[in-house]
Amino acid sequence: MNIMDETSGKEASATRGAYMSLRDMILTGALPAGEKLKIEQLRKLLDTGASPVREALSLLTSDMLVERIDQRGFRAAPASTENFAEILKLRCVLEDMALRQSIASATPEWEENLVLAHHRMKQLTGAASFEDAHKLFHMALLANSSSPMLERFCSQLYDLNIRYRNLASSGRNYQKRDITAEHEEILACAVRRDADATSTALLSHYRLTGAYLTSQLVNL
Amino acid sequence: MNIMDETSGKEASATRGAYMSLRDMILTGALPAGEKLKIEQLRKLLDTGASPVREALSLLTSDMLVERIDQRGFRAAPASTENFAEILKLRCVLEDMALRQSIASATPEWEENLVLAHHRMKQLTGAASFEDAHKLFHMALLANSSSPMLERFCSQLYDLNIRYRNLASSGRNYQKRDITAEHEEILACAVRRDADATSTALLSHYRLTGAYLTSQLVNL
DNA sequence: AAGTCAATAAATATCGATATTTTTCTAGCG
DNA sequence: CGCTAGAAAAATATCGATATTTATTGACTT
Repeated sequence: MNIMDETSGKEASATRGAYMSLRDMILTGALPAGEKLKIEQLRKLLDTGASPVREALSLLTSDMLVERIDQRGFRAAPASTENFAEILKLRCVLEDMALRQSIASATPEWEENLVLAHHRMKQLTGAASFEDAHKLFHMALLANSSSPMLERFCSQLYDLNIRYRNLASSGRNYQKRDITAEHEEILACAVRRDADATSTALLSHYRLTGAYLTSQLVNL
Repeated sequence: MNIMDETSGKEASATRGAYMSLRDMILTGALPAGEKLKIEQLRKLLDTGASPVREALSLLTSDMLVERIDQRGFRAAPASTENFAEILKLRCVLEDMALRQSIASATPEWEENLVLAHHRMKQLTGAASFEDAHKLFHMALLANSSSPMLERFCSQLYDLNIRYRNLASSGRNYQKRDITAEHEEILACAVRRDADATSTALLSHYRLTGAYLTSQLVNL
């Protein structure tokens, strides 16, 4: 479902609030992979009714963050190195596709939004807000693909990837890569409308992160 | 979510019943694309409570058959030629990928299940049961990809395609293609483990159908 | 007339209470 | 002792009623 992009804050429905909270808790690992998600328990935790919780969980099913088994409730989607490998592979294929379509029909607005997203990302240092900006930058790359479903898949997979990043980051979070430079490179290639180069840079960015994360995921 | 594969019949939960019925109604066009789906109305139609209906609709969101707008209910996913084109394109990419992975690690069981699925499909003539067998055959091709998410995507897209097939079939359903022969060809190539040939045959099968359907979809 | 605002109607969202189903526990049996 | 049947506990699923929100209508201004 992915509501993240709505005008933030505001008074939203209880379901939406529950959806956002639960989504966040699963992505950050506050609700561990595979964990049974009991309605009553979550209801108290989020201080809301059972209906919103239940509906939020149903919705999270779309994002592959929650599994539902008829008549026996919900659980946080399990995590495994195989699953992570699958996500990485799919992301590479789908983002490559979306990226190329985006560049193929590039427009000034697309380019400007991309530059803007990159700029905003550079400004932000606080972990939480950087995460959001980082996603926005990556989605801005794909935003011109004229393929809403494809973008939705990419967005879903992006989130699933973040989840693994969080699951892995229990160990020391040291990486000797220069992420900032990688982003600059991606942006530069995109602005110059070089699909091959952008794709190479982007996939390399993902694969390097993927390899690193895989090495940290021994405990799965 | 896609529960279709569960052991059929049986006493299921009300939610599951509603899910199946609504899914069917959307796929067949009984609930037209874009239509507002009012809880009360469906509740009476399915003779069940509001909660199961609501939950079923939330679940159908995963399958991209229903859209949900916070605080103003649900509607059947809209249909358009653009959307259909998108589905076709994604199917070709994803099924190609799944198929190749399937063949790359082919096993006797996979092959046997495939042959079986094909045989069953040939037996069946009744429209409804043929549809099911047809899907099972196509999914059997991909069943060995070792990539559950990929298979899920393919399954979803397959269903969305069926929906367009039904939307299009208002016109006379005449096609001068020999579908049976196309299936034989796909099966033969797969059994001989020729990934390139199978992929070519499969994608051609899809693209031919796609072109035909597109021509019928003028009224969208 | 076009536009606005309030009142009404309709629909959605949510709650609290039960009915059902699954899981856990335990005592009796082989 | 391990196993199974059945009771008790826990959790899920569902209902019916109500609170909120959105959509509609129509009178009133300019």
